[in-house]
Amino acid sequence: MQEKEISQAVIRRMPRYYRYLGELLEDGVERISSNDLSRRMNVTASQIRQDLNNFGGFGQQGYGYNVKYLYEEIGKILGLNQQHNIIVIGVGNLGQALANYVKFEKLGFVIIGLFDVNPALEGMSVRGIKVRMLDELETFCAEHRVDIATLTMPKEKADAIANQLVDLGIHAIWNFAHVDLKLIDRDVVVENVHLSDSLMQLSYNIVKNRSARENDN
Amino acid sequence: MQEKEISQAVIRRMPRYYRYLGELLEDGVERISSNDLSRRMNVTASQIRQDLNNFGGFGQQGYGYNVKYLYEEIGKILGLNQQHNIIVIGVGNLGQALANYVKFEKLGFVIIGLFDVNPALEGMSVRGIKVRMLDELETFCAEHRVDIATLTMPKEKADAIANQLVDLGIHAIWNFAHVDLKLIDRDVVVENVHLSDSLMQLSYNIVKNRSARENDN
DNA sequence: TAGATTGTTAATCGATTAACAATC
DNA sequence: TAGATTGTTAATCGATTAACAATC
Repeated sequence: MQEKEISQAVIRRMPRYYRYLGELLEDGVERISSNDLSRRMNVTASQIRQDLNNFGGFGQQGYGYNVKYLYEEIGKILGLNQQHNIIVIGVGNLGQALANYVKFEKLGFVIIGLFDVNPALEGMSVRGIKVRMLDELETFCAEHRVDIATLTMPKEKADAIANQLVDLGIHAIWNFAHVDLKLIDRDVVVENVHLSDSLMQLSYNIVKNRSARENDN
Repeated sequence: MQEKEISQAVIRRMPRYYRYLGELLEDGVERISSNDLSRRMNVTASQIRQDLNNFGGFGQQGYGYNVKYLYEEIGKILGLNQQHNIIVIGVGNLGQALANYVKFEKLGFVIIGLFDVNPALEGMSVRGIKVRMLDELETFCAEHRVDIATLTMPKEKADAIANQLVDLGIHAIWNFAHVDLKLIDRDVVVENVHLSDSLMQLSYNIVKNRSARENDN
């Protein structure tokens, strides 16, 4: 039974709802209407109701949404009710930064392994997580459930390792390498974080904003 | 004279074109048709031509696009023909990782200052860039042109510092703090990198993919 | 019950794709 | 010239917004 596909545009907005609801929850707010939330989040109330109704009716007419309930439901939708074991391939600065980022654990994302090819890193630990050499990857994957592999190594090696990871049974890649992974006909979901792309988009907007400012004078 | 607004959807795709053209250039490819490029990039040729024609006609009928020329033109569109001076506020793991990331410099993004509130970091340097205490920010901004401020500090402090930065004349923020900055009526462009949002989107797709796989059996 | 607010259908808007005349 | 491929207009598709009946 094929459920209707929900667009990634909607999915991209869900973590933001989750964040705002989490804040409301912390502030002790019990209920919220789509209208109230829309004002806080700077989106239309209509969009909020449409988005949520992709997943079912979480609200109640005349009342609005129960903050705690909605927060938990969105958490479930996003898969935050289960633990995701993560390994990081490439223990450079970024890899270490991610390994040190404890906030992820609260969301259920737990880093269980760090891998690199650099022998100088062997024996080192980051936040209690041992750095292993890449040739131990196969054994490690056999012995542990790995849900997500994070790629923070140079882009030249990314394709080969990504394919190896899929061979080892990993179905999700969080890719920080600055390439589009070539994973042809492979059963894997990929989420890209391209920091320089983000910087370039910012740069475009800087130039545009700057010339708008100059035209104002 | 108001030029027609180009949608952020288009802008988001430009860095990717830039990347592919850079690769073609490295491979010594001289010309490319929208059709060839579309096959490589997995987008429609129509979209490529539409996107590019937002900025002008870079191609030639019967020939296609000159790779080098188009690469450079997109670079200009993205503002990569000028230097962007960056400061980083928050020299934790992520801040240090960004400071160490030399690739940005090739694109014209140069980190010129690092700031933190932690006295333990005072006197430290990352890749030759001195870590300064946050109270030196005002003097620093008076003495240097700062184009972009990167926020890699805890989210609690982000709003206050962001507003201070705008007061000091900064018009662009690259925000890694996990909040939507409250910058009401301020002349500033913001680019958010919300790593946990990205992870949650991945997580959603993992769960979806997993259940699709199970249904196949 | 009256007022509030959802869930959902319909209308609008914008983005993507298709088609083709222009032209190299 | 004939073939190729752009630039651009028109058609389609999808996403967002508006409207309102259902209902708490």
